[in-house]
Amino acid sequence: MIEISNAELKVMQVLWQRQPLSANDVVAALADNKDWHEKTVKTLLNRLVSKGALGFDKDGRAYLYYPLIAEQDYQLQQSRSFVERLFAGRVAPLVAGFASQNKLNADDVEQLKQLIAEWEQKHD
Amino acid sequence: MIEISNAELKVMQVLWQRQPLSANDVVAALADNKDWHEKTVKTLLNRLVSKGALGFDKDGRAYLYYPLIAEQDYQLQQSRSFVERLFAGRVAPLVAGFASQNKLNADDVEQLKQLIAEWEQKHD
DNA sequence: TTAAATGTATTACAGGTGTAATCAATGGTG
DNA sequence: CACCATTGATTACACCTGTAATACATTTAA
Repeated sequence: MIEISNAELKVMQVLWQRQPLSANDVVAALADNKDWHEKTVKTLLNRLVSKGALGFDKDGRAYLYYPLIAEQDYQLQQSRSFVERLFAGRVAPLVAGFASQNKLNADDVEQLKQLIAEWEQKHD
Repeated sequence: MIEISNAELKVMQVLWQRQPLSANDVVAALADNKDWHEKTVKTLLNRLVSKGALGFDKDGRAYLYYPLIAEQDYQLQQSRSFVERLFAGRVAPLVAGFASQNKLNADDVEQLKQLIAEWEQKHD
């Protein structure tokens, strides 16, 4: 399993949105969000390539980077391991925590109801 | 915010279950679960004390350790930062991922329905 | 054609982490 | 009382991470 650090994740998220991008494009995309030096971003790109999370094609002497793993896959894998670690694999207690802190809004509730409806349909 | 590493978390979880415990009790409690050397567990206990996550009372020359932070607080703080990082703060997409992988069981769904009912009552 | 600029690759370096081993103090045993 | 066993404290060490700086190669501008 490829491990992506916090800082690296920011880079991946840029490339999950638009792809492929040159290093400079990524630097530009991160500029308003994170206050990183250009060199820092390039280090992160390099590490992500080493880890197999990014690939690239050459465009002259510049590289055009693109993700090798899908955001959904990554989210799912991370969610599962997080919920496993903290909640013994059960997702409901996590949601309960959000509810207890009033971190659920109408949209969330609507989506959850929808998910439940689908689940119930499948499990008649 | 106190940062607890993965390995440290295993130790905290033992002490969230039973408290206070001596170092040896913690070692014993972890024995079936993790294959750690006794010295490793003691290092983790030490680091957790340094971080302010554990306190202890002296019992002769041994220590009796106990958590200084509540499991619920930790779970909540971690859940919020996780969901923030990966899902822009929205919990529903995380649940959707579980649903899509058939990782929801009847209990989960029951609990979620309960949470939704409570939410709707409060937001009439 | 040579120097400047630019892009990637390599190196840096402190702090955290996993995983212990060694040190030092002290209480129990012969 | 002398020594050993046990307990916490200190040290070890390699790898990861955040955050760059420096080196190297190559394109381009003068």
